[in-house]
Amino acid sequence: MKSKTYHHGDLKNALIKAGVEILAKEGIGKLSLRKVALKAGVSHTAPYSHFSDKQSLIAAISTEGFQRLSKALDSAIKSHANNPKKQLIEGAQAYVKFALANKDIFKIMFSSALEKEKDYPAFVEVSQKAFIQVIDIVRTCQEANIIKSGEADVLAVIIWGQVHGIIALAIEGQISHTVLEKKSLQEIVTQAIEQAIKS
Amino acid sequence: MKSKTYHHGDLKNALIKAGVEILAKEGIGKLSLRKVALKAGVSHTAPYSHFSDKQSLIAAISTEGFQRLSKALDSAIKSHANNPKKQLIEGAQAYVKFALANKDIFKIMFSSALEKEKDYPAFVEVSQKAFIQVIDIVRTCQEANIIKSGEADVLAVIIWGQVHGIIALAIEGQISHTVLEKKSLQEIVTQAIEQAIKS
DNA sequence: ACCTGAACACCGTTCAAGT
DNA sequence: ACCTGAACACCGTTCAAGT
Repeated sequence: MKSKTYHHGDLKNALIKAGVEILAKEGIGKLSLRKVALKAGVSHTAPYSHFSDKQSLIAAISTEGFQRLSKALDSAIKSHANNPKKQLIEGAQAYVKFALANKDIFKIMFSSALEKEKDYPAFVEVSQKAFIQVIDIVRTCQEANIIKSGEADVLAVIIWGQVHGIIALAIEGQISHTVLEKKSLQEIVTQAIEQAIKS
Repeated sequence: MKSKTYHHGDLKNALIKAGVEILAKEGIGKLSLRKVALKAGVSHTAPYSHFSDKQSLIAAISTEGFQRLSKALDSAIKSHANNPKKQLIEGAQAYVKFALANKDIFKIMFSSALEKEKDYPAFVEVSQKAFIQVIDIVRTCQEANIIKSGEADVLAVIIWGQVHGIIALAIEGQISHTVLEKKSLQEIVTQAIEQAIKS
């Protein structure tokens, strides 16, 4: 797809790509600017031509993560255009699937920029986009009388938080084996959502 | 309360205490073994007499965090001995309160040991204890017919996950201002739980 | 405009040595 | 048993210099 014209050329994206790979293969603790530079075949100070500091590279990687997540949500929404309930359940499944397939990206997405989040407009934009997608699903469900009426954004936070929390606990290994032997993460999340729908 | 007999004596606890303070004052990014040692007034290699590596110190700090959280949950449970619904709601409030008052400890509790979690028995024990407290509240609510019957541990994961997720998103700054202007975190969490109770 | 190399401060960890 | 100091590898960041 992409022309490999870096070394000279598309270094910025090469660095992000290298970062994503290190995250996937070696985990969050091994991600360093120097290693990313090495992997891209440039000197260890070259990244500073494209990112002001390590935080800035992390912001770019997180942004990439949110883009993928947003795409997965979008695909779930479009695959079930006339079935709000299915949109909600499959959207949540897509969220679970993304998190489990990209554990370290998922972690960095929800644990880095923090206060300085606002310093990275691209990050803010795409993370808000994901949230809006969730709100839209909730709103559609409300219109279809599947979810009780009320402020959609507050309900969206509650539903999103529910899905997010179960996954976060699972990824950190906080959910006991005895529970996971009974039900898979996917099943637990689905059960949680069906409970939210019923009321 | 504690006799200040470290320098020589209770260095292990002094290091944990120093770590907690750095976490509270300077945040997760500034926590280093060398700084902890400096703060405790010992050489930068002294910690290795008590902790095998940085992970091990972090495990001890996390354990301390879970002890505090567990204590807060216990207090909420005991304050409302004959009112299961109140136990559930106040337990969740205690969770929120703890997280907001100890943001960086909360973060480190849910983002460090990971795979190697099992290497730290004290950590495993106290984190499981907290989970059991949640299960017990759920079970009590079931007996009082406030929560639908079913496997208490699975339901506990769902409820715990819900509370945890909303807080985690909030701490990472992922919840938009427009939502937080309408409702406080405390209110959102309460609304979430009441929704779970109703069904 | 983009990249390199030397330099500095800081970190985790090991090891031989001190008490 | 507990602690120190020197040493090593690795890291983020700055800066003067090269193309």
